[in-house]
Amino acid sequence: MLEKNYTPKDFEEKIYEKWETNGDFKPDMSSDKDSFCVVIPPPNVTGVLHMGHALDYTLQDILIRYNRMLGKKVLWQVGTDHAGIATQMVVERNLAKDGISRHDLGREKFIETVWKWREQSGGTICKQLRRLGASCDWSRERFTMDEGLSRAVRKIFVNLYKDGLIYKAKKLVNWDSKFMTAVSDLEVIQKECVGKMYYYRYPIEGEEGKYIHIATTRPETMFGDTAVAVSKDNEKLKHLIGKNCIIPIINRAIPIIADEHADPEKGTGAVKITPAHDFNDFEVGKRHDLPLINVLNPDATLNENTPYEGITTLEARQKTIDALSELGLMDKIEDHPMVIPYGDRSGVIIEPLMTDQWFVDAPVLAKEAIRVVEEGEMEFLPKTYEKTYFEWMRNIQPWCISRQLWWGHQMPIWYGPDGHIFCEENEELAQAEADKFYGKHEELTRETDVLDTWFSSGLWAFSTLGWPDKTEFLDTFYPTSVLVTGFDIIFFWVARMMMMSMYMMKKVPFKKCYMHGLIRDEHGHKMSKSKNNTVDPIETIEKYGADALRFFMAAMETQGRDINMSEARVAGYRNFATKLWNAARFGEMNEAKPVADFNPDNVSLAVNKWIIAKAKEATLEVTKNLNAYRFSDSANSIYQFVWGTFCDWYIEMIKPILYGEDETAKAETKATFAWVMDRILVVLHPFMPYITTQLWNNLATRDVELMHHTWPTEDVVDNQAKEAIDWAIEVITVIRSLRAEMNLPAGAKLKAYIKDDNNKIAIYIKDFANIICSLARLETIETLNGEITPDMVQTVCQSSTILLPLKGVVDFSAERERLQKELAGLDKNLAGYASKLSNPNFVERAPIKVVEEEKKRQTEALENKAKVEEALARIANL
RNA sequence: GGGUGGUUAGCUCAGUUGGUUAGAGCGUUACGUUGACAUCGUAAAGGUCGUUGGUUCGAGUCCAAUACCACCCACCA
Repeated sequence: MLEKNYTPKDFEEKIYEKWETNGDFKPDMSSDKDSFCVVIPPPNVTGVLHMGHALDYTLQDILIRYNRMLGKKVLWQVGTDHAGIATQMVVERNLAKDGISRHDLGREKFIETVWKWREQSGGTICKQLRRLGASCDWSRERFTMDEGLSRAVRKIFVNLYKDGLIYKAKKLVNWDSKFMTAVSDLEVIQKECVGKMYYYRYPIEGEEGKYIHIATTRPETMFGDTAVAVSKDNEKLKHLIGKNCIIPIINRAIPIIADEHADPEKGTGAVKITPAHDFNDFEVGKRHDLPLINVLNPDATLNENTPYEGITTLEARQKTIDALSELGLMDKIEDHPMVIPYGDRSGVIIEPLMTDQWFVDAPVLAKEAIRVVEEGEMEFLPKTYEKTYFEWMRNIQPWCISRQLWWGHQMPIWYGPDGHIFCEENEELAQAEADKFYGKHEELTRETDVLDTWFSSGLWAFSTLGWPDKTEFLDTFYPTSVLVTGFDIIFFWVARMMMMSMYMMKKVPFKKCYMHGLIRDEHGHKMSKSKNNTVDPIETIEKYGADALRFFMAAMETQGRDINMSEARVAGYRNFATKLWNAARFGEMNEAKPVADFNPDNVSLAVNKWIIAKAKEATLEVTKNLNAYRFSDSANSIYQFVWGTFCDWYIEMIKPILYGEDETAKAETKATFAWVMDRILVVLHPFMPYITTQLWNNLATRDVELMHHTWPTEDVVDNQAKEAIDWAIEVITVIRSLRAEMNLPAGAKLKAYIKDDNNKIAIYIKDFANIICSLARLETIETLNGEITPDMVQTVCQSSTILLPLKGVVDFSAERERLQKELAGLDKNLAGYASKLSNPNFVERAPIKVVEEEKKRQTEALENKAKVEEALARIANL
């Protein structure tokens, strides 16, 4: 017996546990069908589940469960990411609570601490993922830092290095002064703000009282200036080219050079060049062979090359301005809108800094990654993301992969005493190479830098399947089927996976890439902790059940759009689950049990034929939409069928049968009910795995777990079977409307008549009198024999006239008004039809089918108009 | 500066190749008889589909321009 109330908390976790212990999520390697594989976008090991995850994983689980039911070999490869900076940050913060810094521990101890910490709390997100119902194969869970994946990282690194695609270079890089590491371009957030533009002047060397005026947003970097640039086309200033000017305060002479970088229209037309601290200036410096003077320490304080050693850039800026003012060289300070780069994790200002770093030659790797998308080997869904991808890939810059962190993959690089580089997969190999190279044994030191987190996640699609070993899983599941992820990591992750996979595997990592949007709050604002508008998915699940949240995600997911979170809507889908629960209880109470040899194509009652046709139709809709990755359409198809068709109509229509005397009809109806209920559970299962499983197991003894049940693909919809009941539904609806409009008491049992010359209708009336009477609250309904009398309220339904005799209760003036309204509506439509049909262009150019339709509508409306006019005439004088 | 997406009912959103009277959920109003369900049922109100032009027999849907919103990318002193 099912409980009276639907309480998801009572069974969701139990069901999941059972699935997992039974190994239900493992791929059926014996299947002779295709393979289907999704690799999960690995959540940060430090993470907790947020709504974005809930969306991402729900969509994947729907696809996974659907394909599993199609009988394929299905693998959802799960795992977590070591998330270099993010994790190091969290652990450092924890240590800081005890007043310990990572330097107190030293590298080795610190890394140990991180591993320990990961063991304690790294499982949180995986537990939460289970709560959501994600059917991933936990027996294959991987971690980007585990031994196998680390081996993959080292191997591909060595390959890239030996192919010349990884190199070391001293370059200007984005420097994060909090974590004291380089970061990639993508990890820099440009924020708009109003800053200051400082105008001051440098004296011209040897020309008393002459100056060159410059404008800058960063006066404190002037100690690193090695030139001032002026455009050769700048009529006012070009005479200064070739002269020297003096940097005040430190009194160092620098040349005034000609360079197109200096736009005569901007600032003062003269721009100070600080090659070591600005990406533009660096290029200028290269063109003119200017020296680089670094003025910053790694912690973003000024260094010994300045008069302000040890103080921060902001403090130094003020001191510089003060000093310039004292010298009488300040001209003015203006507000200036500008963008300032911040570290996405650290939140501190990013400084361009000259350092030794390692780079991946992304422009070379991008070529293949672009080609396979151009040629359709990998397809973005929605397609618009292709453009974003191409745009970025075609303008890609070398990827800085070295990080001066401790937590991460230490690069497989060893240096000889003379700095010679040995890149091998392990120390023994490197040593052997070195011994060969030097002809004797030399001590090697290993590069301390670790790799950008995204380097290892870039290998995720094949490293998790066993690469570099040749494994059955790699053979079976690579290339994977589809990647489902948010557009926010298209560059970070998708692009890198494409490049790494094409380089190493020569095959795309996934055949399709489905990109979804962000989850926002209910008014469309981005969720963030600082705005305090986040919604915790686990809390939502506790309150409404995982199925409700999942269905919400599916129903709201339309391609290319963000989703606004709405608790009311989640509650609505919980109500949907309740509705289904109660429908199942209804079946249970009426002993509607699945019948083993039931043949849905062999039922005789019209309602049963009808619901079976509708169920098959809904199944086809869901299937079609899932195949097209149209999540909301597929969810809505099944929702509409369950609530709007099965519960609202079918259940109501079969009550007279179930409570009646006809045992044959009863038996067939019960069997049909059970068949449809099973069908619902099957088709709804990918969306709502818990409630469907719970009902599946409680309604009957089953041979097969619902999640392994075969998805119906052989349906043929009997369209004729739909027609009769669809007609009855329309009649019922019209009568209900009429009753409400006439304010007839709900309890009043009425007689109704239908006037129609069509024989088929006469048969329908006889066949469905029971159903119509029961649902429209009538005493009887029959064909009208004889004349329409003035005490009958009339309305039209398709070709029929429907009549309700209301002896003595008809308010004729109200009735006239109602009929007039009906008439006005008809006239409006008729005007539309007439104008179209009288237009020769329409009649000649529109397809015949459309014209015919229009004519039919016109004829019908004219007939109905006549009927309404008759009715009006009948009561004209009453 | 470049690019992308959005603008449809009070709110949040669907609307697949242009073709009935533009749909749903929530909210609102009225009424609730019945032995699955008040986490419910029935009925109803509510929209000149951002604006302006164009293409077409026909435009929410295609094209152009424009306004506003959101996001992404970009080295502008």
